[in-house]
Amino acid sequence: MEPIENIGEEYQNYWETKMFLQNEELDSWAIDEAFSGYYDSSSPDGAASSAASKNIVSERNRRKKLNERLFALRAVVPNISKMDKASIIKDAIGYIQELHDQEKKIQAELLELESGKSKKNHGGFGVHYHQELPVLLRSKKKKIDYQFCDFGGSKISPIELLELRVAYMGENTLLVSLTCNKRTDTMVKLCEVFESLGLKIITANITTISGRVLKTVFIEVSLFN
Amino acid sequence: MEPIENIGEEYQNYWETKMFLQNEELDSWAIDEAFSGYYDSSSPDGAASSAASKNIVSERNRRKKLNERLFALRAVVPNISKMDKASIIKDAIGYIQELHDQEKKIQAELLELESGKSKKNHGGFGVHYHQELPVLLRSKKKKIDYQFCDFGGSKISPIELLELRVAYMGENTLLVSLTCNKRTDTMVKLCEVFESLGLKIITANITTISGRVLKTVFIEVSLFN
DNA sequence: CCGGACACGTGAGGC
DNA sequence: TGCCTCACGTGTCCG
Repeated sequence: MEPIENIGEEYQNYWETKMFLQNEELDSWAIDEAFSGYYDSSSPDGAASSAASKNIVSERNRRKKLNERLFALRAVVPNISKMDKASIIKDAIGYIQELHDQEKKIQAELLELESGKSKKNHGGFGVHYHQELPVLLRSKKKKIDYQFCDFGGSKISPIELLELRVAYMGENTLLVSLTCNKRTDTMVKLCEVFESLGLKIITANITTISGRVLKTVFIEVSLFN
Repeated sequence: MEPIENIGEEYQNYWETKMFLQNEELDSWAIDEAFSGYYDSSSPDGAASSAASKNIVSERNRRKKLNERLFALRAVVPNISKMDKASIIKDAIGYIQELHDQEKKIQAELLELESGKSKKNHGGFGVHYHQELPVLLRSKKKKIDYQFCDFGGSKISPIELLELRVAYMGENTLLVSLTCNKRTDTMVKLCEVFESLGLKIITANITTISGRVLKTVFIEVSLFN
């Protein structure tokens, strides 16, 4: 009468605490030996019983492993609603999808802000920015339109332009000068916008004075683009 | 003789394809009715059989739901090694941890780069940057140390300083001047670093010349901090 | 032939 | 009480 885990009786705790109780090696091997002859197998010798018990313990270990994995899955997922197996998997799915959305958004932001330098200007990657400066070359009367373009990809406090001047200096050199109100990350966003355009910047100058940010950029342009 | 799924016979496909086959509503309800009296229950009337069959079909639906959830979990996790249940959960755990690491890194980057403007300088938020400039006031011989500090939180092409000068101009004004090689996003990262410090910048100037980036910042400091 | 993986039915406990 | 969840043993298939 070893302390084998009693089968078919009580000992039916909640499965999580049972996991802890199952930590010791479950050697309940004599139990099905006691239950042998229960369904009248073909050969009631010891070999068949051993094989059956092997299968039993193997299956038990498989279940134990699967439960441990599920427990570990529950550990890495926050905001678990219930302790059910199905709920654990459901919450894990929702959490992964949530992380997927977050990653997609962040990737999109980073791609908008930091990219634009891989290929030159083959017109297939940027979303907002690369539609602006090529327009700058055609007309100067559309200044007021740029007030509404969402400068700065971050959704927090978009940059609002106060002034924008574009002048052709000759010798494939373009002068872009703009001013805007200084608020948080204004200089960062301006630099991001200009660096994301992948332009050939000859020299750039950005300065802040009395609550304003003034940026002056000399750009090398090729007239046949 | 409806096309009920035969039980206890073959029809033991791999569990994924079985899931597809189980898409139709499994109405295999008469099967255990056929198997009733198999274990000789206490009362072989129709009521007990109905209750037992209810339990059977309920348990079957529970298993089906759990398998569907596991299947859905497999769908949202990329790079699945094997189709095993345990492997699916294991890969999901690894994937969630991977996403956790990514999110932690990105959150740390964003907190380092974009923050620093909420509170002034109460010394509890930044990690690297705000340990630099206060040291700047004490000694000027530690210039060489700043070569190794990881300027620019992004792991791609960290900024390497070529020169860093700090001078006290009098009247609570500090002049910081630095040069570094111009590579991708150098200006962006420099602006990020300086803006993340939450300093009182009087005027700032950043320019690029011959592959170098030169930045000059006038900072208002209070000598009693 | 055997170990691994699965679905199944069943009994038991919890709410 | 009934419903839900779980672990268990068993049969079966596959590599």
